[in-house]
Amino acid sequence: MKDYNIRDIAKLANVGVSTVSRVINDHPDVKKETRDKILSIIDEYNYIPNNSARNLKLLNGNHIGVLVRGSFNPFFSQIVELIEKKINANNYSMILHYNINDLSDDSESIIEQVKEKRLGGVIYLGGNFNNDSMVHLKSLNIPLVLASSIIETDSDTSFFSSVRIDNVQSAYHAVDYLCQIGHKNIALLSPGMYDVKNGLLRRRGYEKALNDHGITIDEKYIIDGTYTFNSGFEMAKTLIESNPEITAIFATSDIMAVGAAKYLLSSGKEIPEDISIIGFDGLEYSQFFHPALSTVKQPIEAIAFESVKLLFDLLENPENKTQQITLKTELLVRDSVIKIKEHSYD
Amino acid sequence: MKDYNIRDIAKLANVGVSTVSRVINDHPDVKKETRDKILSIIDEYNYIPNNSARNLKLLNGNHIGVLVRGSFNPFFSQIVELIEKKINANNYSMILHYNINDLSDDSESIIEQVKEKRLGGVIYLGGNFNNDSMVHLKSLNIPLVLASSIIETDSDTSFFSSVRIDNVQSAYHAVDYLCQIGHKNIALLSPGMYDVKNGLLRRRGYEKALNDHGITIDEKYIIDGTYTFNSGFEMAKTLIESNPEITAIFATSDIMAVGAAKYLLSSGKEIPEDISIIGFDGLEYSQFFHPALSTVKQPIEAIAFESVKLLFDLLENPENKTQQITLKTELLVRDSVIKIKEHSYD
DNA sequence: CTGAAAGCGCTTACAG
DNA sequence: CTGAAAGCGCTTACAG
Repeated sequence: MKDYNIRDIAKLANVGVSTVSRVINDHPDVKKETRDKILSIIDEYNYIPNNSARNLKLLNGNHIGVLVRGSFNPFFSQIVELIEKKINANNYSMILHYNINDLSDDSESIIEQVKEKRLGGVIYLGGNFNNDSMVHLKSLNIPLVLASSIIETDSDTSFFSSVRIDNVQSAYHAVDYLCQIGHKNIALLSPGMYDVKNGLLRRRGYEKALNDHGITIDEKYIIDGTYTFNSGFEMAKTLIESNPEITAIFATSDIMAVGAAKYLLSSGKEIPEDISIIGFDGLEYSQFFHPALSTVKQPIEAIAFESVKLLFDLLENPENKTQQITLKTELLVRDSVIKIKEHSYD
Repeated sequence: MKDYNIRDIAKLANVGVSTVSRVINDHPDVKKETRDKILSIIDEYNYIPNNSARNLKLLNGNHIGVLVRGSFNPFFSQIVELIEKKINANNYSMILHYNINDLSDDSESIIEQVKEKRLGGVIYLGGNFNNDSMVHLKSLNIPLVLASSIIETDSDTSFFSSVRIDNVQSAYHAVDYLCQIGHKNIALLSPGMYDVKNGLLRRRGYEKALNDHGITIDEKYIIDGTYTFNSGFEMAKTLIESNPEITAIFATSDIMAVGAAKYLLSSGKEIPEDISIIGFDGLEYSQFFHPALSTVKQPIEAIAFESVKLLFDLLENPENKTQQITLKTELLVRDSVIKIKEHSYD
């Protein structure tokens, strides 16, 4: 069955295409009778305008693209929900797109979406931007905010704003805290190739904290995995079985932390009495685990808020300078950590 | 800065537009030199074809739309990941779209996406389809599979296939089990308006099980909430504080179950010694809670598998009949349930 | 208030 | 192997 197009509808209604178009787009100057007639025909024939054709003509949508690297990351999900509210409050609408395909380049995908959807601006969550790929982004010439993205330190920041956290400092904070309450044998659950850069930065924070407390870094306390419950479980198992002297674990994600905690509890250990644990991200369910897991909370609200703010800054006044913002994380100390007992000192 | 279009590139390369188009689309019959030259120009000027224009011409994409009702539901997320793999294995690609806007009609959104993206078929996850809105879907004339959707019982199933679970039976199974191991005072955590239909069906299963065991249904053991940790927590609190005789809780989602379990543990109760608990969905983290929570596992893999299978059935042979499939859920008994002790009988 | 016509950026027979 | 031209379905000055 052939689809009806605007010409068919015009013919059926005995009017010109332009009039139909005006009705579709809610333009004011159409006689009520004409409008009603067209509307009823549209309804009767179940006509839906072809958006591709529409986009082709409509130069600027007031659409903001929110592009997310990776599939279903609860951390980003929360940010997206917050961002959408703010975008809508500004009378724009959000076009959400997940970049699931591992192969796709982050810059490429921005360009593609901008061209296809005629986006007025883009907020990109996550991803990896090296200087080579950024060149193409620059020529896009569109308000762009990168949030929680990996960006090379020497990149040309003249054409995008960014929001990030200090990964080194955040990890340092958690591990420093563990050291302060007497822990010395502290394990690190690190992401492997899956998130190399962030993993490296958080590891640096871990090492720095140990150093500052005069604790020697021991490679056997450091293990690579992925951001999954199971990986957390297995990493903890491997680590604890061969290094029973470990008294604390710092996991670079809450998901890993939950998996690790589950292993500990199932193997008869107590949290925090036997082993303290701190995760990363501040996901809601870390709080609903029992005992509630301590975590380095990423400032989700602020990330969302600042991203939108920076974007509209650029959007409303193209003369404005881009800004690179670093937000603070917060160490949430909950029920999964405890000061180490004197007799545990080795 | 003006974007380059295909004509600009053609001019720059001293060729016709058609040749550029051929290169972009990897058509074979272009001389290597010509191709290389065009490719280098494309690269140099950072040209990206406009997808809207492309879609306008390309009649059928081999794209399958996977549309998801609601925002970030971990249950659907898993299904989507599985579906994507299978779609790709069939040499189609998936276009994922979340229908976040509460106001949007499920049928409308399918139609819109099909027209805009020229989808070859659609799998819709969740949502609510009444007979009125379905009329429009019928005239779309496209392979369509509704998975885990609410559909009126008397709807015309001639133009779509569907995959669902038996909500009544699934809930019955869980509650019947609790009765069999001696529980009598069983609470129900039900979704409120947020998911009325499924809530009603699961409640029916709950009531049927109690009836079959000669247990009187007590309205004060039934409470409405939403699918959130917090709601689960609060519902359990309200319920247990005023009805301490409750020995088991059936939650209509794992998220609620985790929240409820957290309340119980934090208030000093033991699971399952004091209170047994069963959730619904089979989400991964129900297993990583401690104790591991029992749950009614939805057949995620089968839902994904069957959805894709039904779709390609329709796609590859339009003469094929549509099918309505009901899949079995599985009660996973884990560490959160226990047989009630004799002395607890009232 | 309305319509004919141009054009958005692409693809694809068709003709060479 | 390549190019000129038609056309995909829409919007929007422009002219009435």
